[in-house]
Amino acid sequence: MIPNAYRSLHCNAIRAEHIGQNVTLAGWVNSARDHGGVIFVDLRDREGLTQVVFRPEENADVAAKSHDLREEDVIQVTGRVEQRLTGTENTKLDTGAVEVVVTTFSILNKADVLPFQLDRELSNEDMRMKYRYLDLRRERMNKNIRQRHKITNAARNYLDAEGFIEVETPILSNPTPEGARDFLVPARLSPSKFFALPQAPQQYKQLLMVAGLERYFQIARCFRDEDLRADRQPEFTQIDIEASFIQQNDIISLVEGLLASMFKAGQGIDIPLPFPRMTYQEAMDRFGSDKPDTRFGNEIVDMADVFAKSEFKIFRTTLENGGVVRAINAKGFAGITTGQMIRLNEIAIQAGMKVKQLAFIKVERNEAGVLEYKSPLWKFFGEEEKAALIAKLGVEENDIVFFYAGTWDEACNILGRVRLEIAEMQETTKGSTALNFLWVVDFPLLAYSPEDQSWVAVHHPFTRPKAEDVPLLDAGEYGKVRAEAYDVVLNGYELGGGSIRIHESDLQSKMFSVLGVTPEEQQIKFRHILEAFKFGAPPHGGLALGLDRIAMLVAGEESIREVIAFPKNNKACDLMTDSPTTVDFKQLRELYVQSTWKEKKKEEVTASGTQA
RNA sequence: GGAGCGGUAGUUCAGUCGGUUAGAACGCCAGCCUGUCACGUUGGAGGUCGCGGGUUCGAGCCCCGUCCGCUCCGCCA
Repeated sequence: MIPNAYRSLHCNAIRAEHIGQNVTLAGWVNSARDHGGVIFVDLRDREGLTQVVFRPEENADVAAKSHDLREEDVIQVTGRVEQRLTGTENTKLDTGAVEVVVTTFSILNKADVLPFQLDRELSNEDMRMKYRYLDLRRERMNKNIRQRHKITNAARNYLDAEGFIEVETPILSNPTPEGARDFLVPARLSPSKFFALPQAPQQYKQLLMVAGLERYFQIARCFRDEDLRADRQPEFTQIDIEASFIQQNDIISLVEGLLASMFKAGQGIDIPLPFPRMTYQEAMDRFGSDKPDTRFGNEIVDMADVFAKSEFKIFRTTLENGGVVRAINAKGFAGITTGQMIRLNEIAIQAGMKVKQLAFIKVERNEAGVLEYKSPLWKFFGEEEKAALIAKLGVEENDIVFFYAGTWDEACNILGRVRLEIAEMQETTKGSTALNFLWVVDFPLLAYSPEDQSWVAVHHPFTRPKAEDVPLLDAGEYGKVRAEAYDVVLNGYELGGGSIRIHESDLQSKMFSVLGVTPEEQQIKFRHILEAFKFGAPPHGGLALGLDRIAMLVAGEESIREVIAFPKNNKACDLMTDSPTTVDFKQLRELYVQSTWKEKKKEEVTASGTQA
């Protein structure tokens, strides 16, 4: 760091070679150890700690004044670097061989007692959020924020080196008909009209391809007005990428290199490339999820061949009616508690299980030393079935097998969820440093939404159908059409996703029609895209990475709030600034906006019965 | 919209079966202490047990309601 008016060195810079020199440091009092005579202060700045010593024999006035120092006071000290007395070196500090004997110092700003101690973890999240600036002063948070900068910087450098150009796209843009709920902004100069904050720069980046930019990226803030989670905030950051004259493999290689550069910058590790790839179908079949956590096994196994001719009627008829019978062997989990079993069944029901309990087989050795298969259904199986089942699932002592019979969708959902919960219960990934990257490819283009009674885009409406599946699209077999879409997954988290896009106006228009957007609506909402594609749009595609999630995983954190300087809480509020807030009537009047919200009054609720 | 967990000193937590004056650690304040580094040591202050109601002779503990925080489901193209 360049010396400046307040300091000649930072607090992690002084070494043995500085002994004898005069230095000036500035920072916070990390701790003050007052021995009545001599006083030690660990002076902290963002780079580290230096021990400074106040000695009465050096300067009695200065030493006397130092008795008043309290933690987190901001001070500036000038003194002489000395070697520490033999035996008092501190090997825990980079600067632990030396100390600064203070000749003069000044208190730049006295600190009140903090609402919490910075050297201890605190669990009270509202307190952390209310005093976020203090929370961020703690070493762990400080490290997270700086690490995030490093990986963002690495991403910029990598993309720049690959010829990508960073372009800012509008924050004030149009509402999107599909997808998440929009944040709306009233447009004062166009009364009764609204902007929306972008959920993603999707259309703009495609139009930049039509503009001939060829390679675009943006560290883009995106906004979605949906409920929050540990890995979801209403505003979040994407590394948004789009390129022309590229195909899926090009994007995949590019993004693998990009992620490698980010993990190198953040963790100093080299992640092995290329990442494994898996089709959507395989991911669902084996893991019941389109973002499988492959750090552990317990995969879903199809049991159709074992039970096709089973005496056990439920399994056989399910198969005969086109359903599936699938199982998970939870290795070593026969010791499952009653409470855990109840919990698993609750999760299965929540995931759509039609029956009350998952069928299971628990394998334990009894007192006589004989293996016992404890199960409500074991007695229904024939000897051949039992042998085939044991062989196929690799069943051993202390395993417990869970079955589900029903539709393919149900089996994926239920067993996928159960698989994750079992891993949670067994603490399978606790303390793991594994980084299991993979690509999930060949996503379906469309999915039927029973709620809307229409087909919806699985990725988004600009996604290109696979060329060989276009006949299926023409034939109206929408559920069978695969997309040129891909997701990159790490340890069960979706890091990002993208697709090759439609670049032909007529195909795009057809896609909108399939999604139930009438030609009139297409002209109103998407005229700019449909027109642009007529004026020489190059083939193009791209991807967006969730920067917050990547930063979270690099930092080993379990919530993206730990890598966002000023995040929102569960209810999308900022407890520090108390945002969002009410606004003046005058401000609303300028915008021609009036709230229809009314506070629910207790009297109305309770009195409604008696008044009637 | 739904489910679960939590809310006790400034902070992190304990609080047994409902029973005396609600405890500990750290922090804070004051004194002592010239080589500590989680300094030590002596003493002290600090509580609307989230809030409201109920049961009870008696509630931090049981019941009902409510608020706040977190996690998950729904939702998130």
